[in-house]
Amino acid sequence: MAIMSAILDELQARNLLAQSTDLDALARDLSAAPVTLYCGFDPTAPSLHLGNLSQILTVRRFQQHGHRPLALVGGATGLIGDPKMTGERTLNDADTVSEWVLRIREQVERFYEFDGPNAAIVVNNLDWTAPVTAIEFLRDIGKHFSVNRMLDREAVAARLAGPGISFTEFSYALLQSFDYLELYRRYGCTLQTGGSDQWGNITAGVDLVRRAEGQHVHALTTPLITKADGTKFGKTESGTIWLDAALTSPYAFHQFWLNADDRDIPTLLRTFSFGTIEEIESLEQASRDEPAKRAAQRALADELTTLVHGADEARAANSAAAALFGRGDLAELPEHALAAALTEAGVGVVEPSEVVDGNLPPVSELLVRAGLCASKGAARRTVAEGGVSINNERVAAESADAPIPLQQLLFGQWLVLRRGRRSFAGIRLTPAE
RNA sequence: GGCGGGUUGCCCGAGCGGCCAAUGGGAGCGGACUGUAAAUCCGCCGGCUUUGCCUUCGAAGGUUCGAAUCCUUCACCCGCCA
Repeated sequence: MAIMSAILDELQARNLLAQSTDLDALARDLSAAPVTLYCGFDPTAPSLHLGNLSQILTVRRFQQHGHRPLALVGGATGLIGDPKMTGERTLNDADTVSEWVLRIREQVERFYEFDGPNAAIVVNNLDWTAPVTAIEFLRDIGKHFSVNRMLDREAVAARLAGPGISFTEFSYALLQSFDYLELYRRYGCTLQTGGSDQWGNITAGVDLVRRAEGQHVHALTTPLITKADGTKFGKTESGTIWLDAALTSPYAFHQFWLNADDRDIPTLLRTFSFGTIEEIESLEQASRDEPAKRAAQRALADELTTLVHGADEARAANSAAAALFGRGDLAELPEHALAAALTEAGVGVVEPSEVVDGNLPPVSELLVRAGLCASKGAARRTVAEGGVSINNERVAAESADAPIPLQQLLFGQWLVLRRGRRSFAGIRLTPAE
């Protein structure tokens, strides 16, 4: 089956096509004229994360091919909650959700073009959902839905077999379908994209448009990103990788990509990179030939940190990593470089009043202060296991509570703490006043 | 509504009056080996002013020299009967 549309060919080459309604019809429409498409993001947290980013970027690819994106932020759907397999969500209050809507709207705006003939538009489904009365909704929208079919949805079936489901969450699919119908009416939107877990919700919308308007619109999903080791993509030991710099520092974001498993490289490059297929294939080759160089990881880290946080932050994250992981003597780094690197990694502060007899508090305390250990007990254990370095020199196993002479400070105020192979943080002695 | 079973550390899951800060597995952390990778092996894995002390075994009371373990009440979950 030959796909006849540039954007679909590209998605195909990147393994980004999971399910679709009528791919040939979609290809015809995409080739004939610019198509208006949408992908929604619910405010279930103050920030979007990497899973959302893959969806944002898919839509961005459509825009680059001349199509018009509607970035939907779910001010209404976020108040209800898409049913999860595991159990009922806790409802967030309206103020929280509207605060998150604002923040997520700002994030989304960074990834689309808002000028030109196919300028993106940000929309909020609360705008058309809030004014509708319950009676109108049940008559005009609800009448088009068969409960029998809704029960077939995977998440709903799982919930019925297990912990049960509230009517609130059960109705979620109606709201999302209503969005598609409304966007079709308002903007002529004829394509909704999303992760393959959204297939049920998306096709419900397709059905609603057909019933209400007699029009055939499209659905397209991308595969769920799976990792070679079976763990969930987009999380680390310390939690979700957020797009908000306040929740996940650009340094941590950059490190996330740098530490990607070799086996996941093809998927990650194809999903997240805007490089050409040729460039991606050559990185994949480099990764196979000389895995230790991690050329693909570096390329991903640089490209995505630049995209999400900007070129300056990407450079800073890069040079911080180079400074901290480099083999050179830390004392030979210029102070501003050291300061910048540690600021990226995280800094714990020591007040001059805490200096006793020319000594800083012991490492066990400093590790907690810098956020590298959860408690002093944990810090002592890590030291005893030989897992801690100060200024890249290993701390002796029994020295967890030994005071640290001020002479160890670099430039009179910095200490570089490392836990394990790759966790760094700084300690800064604030100037005496 | 009646009867029975359950609620243990991040998750799963033993313990059923003192030897319990609590077996085991998973996750996580550190070390060795590496490439800031994977796999493997070893160690750690409630807190602290750490030969000891403090707080944990759904919640609150009680019995006892002593309770995760016994009793009472409450909350939630799960079976069987109606």
